[in-house]
Order: sequence, then structure tokens, then C-alpha cells
Amino acid sequence: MKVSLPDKSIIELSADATAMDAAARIGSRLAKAALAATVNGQQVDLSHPLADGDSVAIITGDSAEGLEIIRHSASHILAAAVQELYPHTQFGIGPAIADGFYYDFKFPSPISENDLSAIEAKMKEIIKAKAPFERSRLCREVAAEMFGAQPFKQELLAELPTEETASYYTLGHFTDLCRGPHVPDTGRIKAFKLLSTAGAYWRGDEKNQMLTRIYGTAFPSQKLLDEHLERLREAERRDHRVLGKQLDLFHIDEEVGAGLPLWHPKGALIRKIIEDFWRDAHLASGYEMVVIPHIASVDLWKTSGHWDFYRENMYSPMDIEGQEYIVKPMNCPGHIKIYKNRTRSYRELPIRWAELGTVYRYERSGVLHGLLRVRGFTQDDAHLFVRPDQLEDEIVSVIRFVLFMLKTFGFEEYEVYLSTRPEKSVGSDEHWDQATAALKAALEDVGLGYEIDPGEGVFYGPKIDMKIRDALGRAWQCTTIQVDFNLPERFDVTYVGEDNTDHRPIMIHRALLGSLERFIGCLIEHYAGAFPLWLAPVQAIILPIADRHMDYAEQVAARMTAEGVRAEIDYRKESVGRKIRDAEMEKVPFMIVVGDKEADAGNVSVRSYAEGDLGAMPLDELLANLMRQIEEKS
RNA sequence: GCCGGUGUAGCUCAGUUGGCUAGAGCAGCUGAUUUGUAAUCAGCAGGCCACGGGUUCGAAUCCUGUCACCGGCUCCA
Repeated sequence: MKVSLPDKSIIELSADATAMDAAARIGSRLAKAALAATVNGQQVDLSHPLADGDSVAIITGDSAEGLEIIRHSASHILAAAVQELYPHTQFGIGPAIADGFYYDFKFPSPISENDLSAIEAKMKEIIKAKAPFERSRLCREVAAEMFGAQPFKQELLAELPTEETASYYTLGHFTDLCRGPHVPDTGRIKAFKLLSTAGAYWRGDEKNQMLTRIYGTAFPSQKLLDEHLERLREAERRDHRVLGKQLDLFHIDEEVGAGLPLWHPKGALIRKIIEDFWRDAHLASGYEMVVIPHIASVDLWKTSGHWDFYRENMYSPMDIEGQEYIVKPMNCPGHIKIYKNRTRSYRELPIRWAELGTVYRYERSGVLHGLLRVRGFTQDDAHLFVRPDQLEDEIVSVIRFVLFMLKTFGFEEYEVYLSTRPEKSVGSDEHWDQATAALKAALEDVGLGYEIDPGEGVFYGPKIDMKIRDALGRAWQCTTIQVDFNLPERFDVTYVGEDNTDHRPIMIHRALLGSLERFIGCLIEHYAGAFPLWLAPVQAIILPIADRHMDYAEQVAARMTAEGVRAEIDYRKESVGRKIRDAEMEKVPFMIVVGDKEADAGNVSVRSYAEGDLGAMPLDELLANLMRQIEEKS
């Protein structure tokens, strides 16, 4: 028979040939590297028999598909090892994921990370034995019989469409319901490591029982695995919680409360720089600033619907002279009240009101995470009141504004989601459809790729979310843009139209950075604590060589400060080497060494954090350089 | 909230099968050194061993409750 290859060439094989035979015919090196194959667009095992006219591509560990198959097979090896070591374990599922794989188990008694090395050892035995993955097809009755005391497998089996005979893979004594494909034998797994254990609800539903998940990763070679582990260690060094401590930016104090960060002077300064930039950018983009109180009468939250739809995230009311007040979890009702304080004309719209608004939300203790998930945070919030004919243009300009902001902070990569109507929500289907369509149209207008996140909208409207990733690759939602027909209705928000009758504006809720806490947390990790010049709390530190250079150091500092550069002097009686080391540890962008030579010549010796020793130069030259970098925010 | 783990000086960490006055480095303070591109030297001080209860002649160590933190799950800016 003849089969075709990806390069369009045709090879001739015997009538009973398999995908493996095709690989062998192409080359012996490929046969050795082969893990699985794609036949007519479908991934299959190497043992898959070919038919005349098939188009065949061999999958190796070099491709993303190959890597996924390696990891998926590794998860089966993990399960087989667990079955041998802990015979009464019940098995959940074990897929490949972005950076590795996991398998969920219900162990007869709890295990911990200390047990992973024993499981790894057993896996290595299985790999050394080059045990084959054997595929079979069973009818449902036989499979149900085989999975006897495996309730999770039984549940999966019961949900399969009746007309289908599912496929099964057997590895030693372990058989799993699985679509495949798998590597031909366990010897193909060249490098793997078990990383951690975790609790995970069966099928991701907290109403179900909790299983024990084991995470691991696998690569086609030890070298690639080592590189990956090194990246993980590097990521730990970028952790904003570690850097926040090292750089003295913030801390979270047990006696103050979980999830309530305290900003130290340097952290607060970075925050101030971001806030200043943010306010200026907003004022320049047609926004006005508003300010509202942090607590409001419970009546406001009843009108807005938060009391009914958002209460699980809100703190309990406090009693003030018999009236119930609530700490705000959102800023929108306050801004609406400002709008409603007088009659608005169609000529005023769009109204764009922005506020760095601090909100407090109840978050379950287990979800708190440094600055990235807290209980009190400041949103870079704004509410736009627009006429229907202005809606799409306004969304487009908000999206453009977001892209500008993120780019300024060095974020070039993010994920975009369009979240649709959740179960707990208010408003008519018609309004939801209209709002969703407007967001979609705007995204397409700007040409931004996005995914749909079904049912993830807010209770009052759909939203566009943008997520950026932390050092460990976890995605955090920062930007959010929400279209809302409902709150204007609930508060009876109106404007007088050209026709002299009342009309209902549409609201856009939006936060570009999301919250300053989360954004700065991501920013610390993004820059690994080495902030670009415009954001660095200390931009330059002047290092006098000996006490007699203090006067000159102060002249230099005064000059820099006068130009608006944040400069400090290291007054300590320490060696230059020591002062440099400490400045390096604090990741100060510029170190200015001044001694006899500099004082005599009236210049400065410059060492940059990024580039090292730059040699001597006139102070004016350095300043011009710094001013340019600050201006460019580079 | 749930599963597993952790909690010793400001920070990073030792602390053996329960047994001397709980240690080290860094940071801090004092003194000496006046230093040329990643740590000068010496001395001193610093601990309710997260917090509460229990077991024991004796607890940092064992048991238990609470809190916080870490990795996930669920949930979210």
C-alpha cells in the first residue's frame, strides 16, 4: 500500500504495516524518536495499522503534541506505580497540562510530599522495564466489571455515549479508560519528576469529595527537564513576596489581618509614581476624578443588587446609630449617586469618572496570596455613562487605553477573555445580548484575539477580562471592562435627550490595571524587582569613597534632586565594594561613585545595575541620560 | 472554605531517640579602619521556640485546639 507523508512524498509499505513501520521506512533515527503518529489528522499509537492512501505524520518529543503524549504517558506510569505501592487506591483522572501532568487519587490513607520519592523510584522501575502500553477496546459491561471497586472510573464510564466502545490502555496491572495515544513502551519516558501534592475536588466541583492530586512533569531529555527545574527555581527568586521583603516594599501583618497589606515607604513610593502616571493619563484622556466614602448605608447596596447577588463577598454590616452601613466592595453605586445628583443632558455624555477606589471583599482564607489576592485593595476604577450610540466607540477607546497602559509597564503578553452571563445575575436577556455583542464588536474592531469564558460575567453584565501571568506562570486577571444596562435601571439613571424626554444611559465599568495591589505584585515579578528607572524608588545612589568626598557627594545629590531624580547618598563608613554590593542587592538602577578623581575633574563615575561599570562622565551627561530614560519610561 | 505541609532572633536557617543556660550567618548597636566597582575587622546586644490547652520528673521536640503562612482545589481584581 501507499501512504503519504507531510512533505507530500509517498512511501510504499507492506499491506499489514503500522505507523511504526512507516517511521522505520523513513529512517532508523526517526523510528527511535517516534512516540506516536498522526494518521489522517487523528493522533494514534505507533501500533496503529495503516490503510492504503493514509496520510501519515510521525510525532516525536520535539513537538508540542509529542511532549503532551510523553506527559500523558508519564501520568499513567504514575498511576501504575501508585497502584503497586498503595493497592486500595481509587483512581480519578490524569491528564497532561501546560507544564507537566497530574493524576488524582483517593488514597486509602493520606500521603504527603515525603512519599513522592518512593513513588518516583517505583516509576523508574516501570520505565526501566520498558513495559508496553497496550490498547484495547472493550464493551461497556466488560469494562464495568473490570473497574469493579473504582467508583470514579465507573462514573466516567457511565457517562460515555452508549454507541461508543471506549478504548483502554493497560500498563502492567493498571488499566485506564483512555483515548490515547500513548508512547509504545515506558522506556520512552527519558526524564520526569514528581513535584508536589495537592487537594483537588473530583471533577473540580467543591460539592464533590476531595482527592489527592500528584503533580509532575516530564521531558524528552534530562537536559530539558533540568532546564525546566532551573526555570522554576528562577521563578521562586522572582516571587513578589520574597522580593517585597528583600526590597522593603510591603508586608502583611498577622495582627493587622490576613490579606491586608501594609505599604512601606519604598513600596508606597512606587505606588505613588504609578498613581500619578495613572491620574495624568486619565485626565489627558477625557476622564474626571471623583471620590466617594468607604462605607455606605445598606440601602444603597439593596438598590444596586449587591445585597442580593454579591453578599457572600461583602463584610457584615456595622451599626451606626441604629442604621446599617457596609464597607464598599465596589465603587459603582457611589459614582452613580454623583451622576444622579442633578439632571444630566445628552450633551454631557459620555461622562467618564475615574477613581483609585479602595474596596474590601471577603475572600476565603485559602485563596489569599501575597499582593495578588487580598481582602482590601484599590481598584483603578472608572465608570462611563454613555448613550447607546456611543457605546461601541467608548469600549474601543477603553481597550486602546488598556493596551497603552500595559505596554507602558512592559507587559506585551496577556490573555483576553469575553465572559458571558452567569447563573446568579440580574437583567433581561435582551440587554445581556446587546451588551455582549457590543464587547465582541469592540474586540473585533481593535483586532484583539480572545476566548469566550462562559458564565463568568459579573451579576450585572458581561465583561472583557485580560490576564497577565506571574513568575510561576499563574494567570491573574487584571484588566476588566464591563458593559452594564442593569445598574442604570435599578438606580433609574437618566439623561435628557435631544427630544426633551428621559433616556437611559449605559454604563461601562472598567479597571485597567485591575487593582494596584495585584498589578504591583505582577509588576515586581515581571521586572524581578529591578524596576525601570521611572518606577525605581531610588533611582541613583551616590557612593563617596571616603569621608572627605561627602561635600562633593552632596553637591552631586543636590544637583540630581533639583532635576527631579530620586538620589540618595550612602553615608556609611564602609568600603566602596561594600556600598556597591548593597546597592546591587537593592537593585538601584544607577550607582554613582565619587572620589578624588571625580571631585577634581567635576565629573562622576557611573555604574548601572543593568550594564555594570560605565566609567567616568560629566554629571550633565549622566543627568541628560537619566532624564531621557525617565521621560521614555524605558 | 477544603486537602496536604510549615511556623525557632528583624532576615535565612541549625537544633539528634523528649534532657545542660536554644545555636549560626546576615542585618542592628559600639569601637577601630578612610577604603576605587558585589561583603574590612573586633566586640556587644538580640528569642513567650506562632498562640492556647494537655501528656511527662522534664516539651522547641509528643498530643490537641486556634491563628497565620506555603502548594493546590474551589472562588476572584
